[in-house]
Amino acid sequence: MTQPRRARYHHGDLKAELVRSAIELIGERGVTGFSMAQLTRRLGVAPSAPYAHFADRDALLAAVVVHGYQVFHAELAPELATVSAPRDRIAAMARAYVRFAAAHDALFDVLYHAGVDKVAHPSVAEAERPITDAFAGCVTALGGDDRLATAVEATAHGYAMLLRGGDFDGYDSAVREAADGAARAVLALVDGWGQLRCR
Amino acid sequence: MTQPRRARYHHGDLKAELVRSAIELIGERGVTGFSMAQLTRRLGVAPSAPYAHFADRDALLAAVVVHGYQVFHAELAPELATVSAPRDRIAAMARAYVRFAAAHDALFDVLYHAGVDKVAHPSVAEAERPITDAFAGCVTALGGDDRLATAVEATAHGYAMLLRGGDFDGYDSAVREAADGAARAVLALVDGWGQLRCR
DNA sequence: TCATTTTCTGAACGCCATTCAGTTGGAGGT
DNA sequence: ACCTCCAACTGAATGGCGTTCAGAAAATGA
Repeated sequence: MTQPRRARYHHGDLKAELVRSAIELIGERGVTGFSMAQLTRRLGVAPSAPYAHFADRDALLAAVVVHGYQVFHAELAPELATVSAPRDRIAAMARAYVRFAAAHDALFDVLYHAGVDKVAHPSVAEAERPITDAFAGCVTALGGDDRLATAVEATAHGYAMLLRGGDFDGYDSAVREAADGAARAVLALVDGWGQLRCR
Repeated sequence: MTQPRRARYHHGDLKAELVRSAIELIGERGVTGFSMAQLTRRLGVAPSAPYAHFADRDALLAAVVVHGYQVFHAELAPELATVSAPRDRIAAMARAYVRFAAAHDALFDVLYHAGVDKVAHPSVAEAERPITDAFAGCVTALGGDDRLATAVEATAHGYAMLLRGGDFDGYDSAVREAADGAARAVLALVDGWGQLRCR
């Protein structure tokens, strides 16, 4: 047996494993409960080991966020692939958004509530783009403009937040209710948007 | 001169001043930059002084959140008072929501991103209610139900988040753009909601 | 006046992020 | 095969943090 990790001084790929293990820890104890010290303890390395790969805690969290957006996009894409009608795609997108927030609650918190700075870490802004683009793609397929795409994304996001904040009753039905609400809301938004005369 | 604070051992009203000063500090350095130690240093009391009034840091933050919601409601109310038509009230509400998030950015973060638990601190849930009620009031005046009220609130909230996340270009026009977008979006939502047949 | 209770002090404790001087071991040249 | 270099890691230290606790000080109220 090769005993791939742990015992070796030069640890296969500590950088990647730090991110992987950080996500694991955050999933268990939440963002606020996460600490560098616990992370290094879990990996069996010195507390200073991460600093060879990341400037500080925030930089590591930024890497987690980048990974999180990749997962997010990877889950969004197949849900969209099964739907062809543009209107239905928008509804599916809103549902998927809410479901992701529910399924990966702690990770979702890192993405949006951990205060990771997009300008300090441009990779974060880059990783976020595919999601924004997916919304824009659905909306423009229906003849909507960027402003409507923003509105749709804001609405989906708002539902995800309300769900995370516990504003829906019942813990099992809450996700379904929020997803249904988000889907209905974005459709209403799309329908109402055009026939509005606004400045 | 009475030298009201600071020199006395029994400090006029330390509890209230802790909250006031915490809001001040959070406004200066953000939620993540806030610490109990700085707070007590600024007030010139021992590091352990707050624990006579609050169980822990979270309990103090919960008090800040309660105060924040009161300020939020106090700013929302007069904006609504000048508008009578139900449709216009909803738009005004959305604008006010976004403007509050922009004007009190750090405080807004505490309200929604600091992870203060509503169930652990019921006063927070209570303080939040007037805002939810205000949305519900506007929506029901138009004949909408609770689900539409939720949709409207989610949309306004989503715009506030996107604004705080820096997703609008230009730093001066961003607030205006977000407020306009939110207003337009909630109106579209209200208009589109009814004429949808959904389940 | 005196006992009681609240409010605050001062000195601890353990945990945290981060730094730094040094050690390790793999990679590339000779 | 050896040596040199460099990135990766260690181990010990620093200073800040939240929190606890025994006790002093002041307000309360009898």
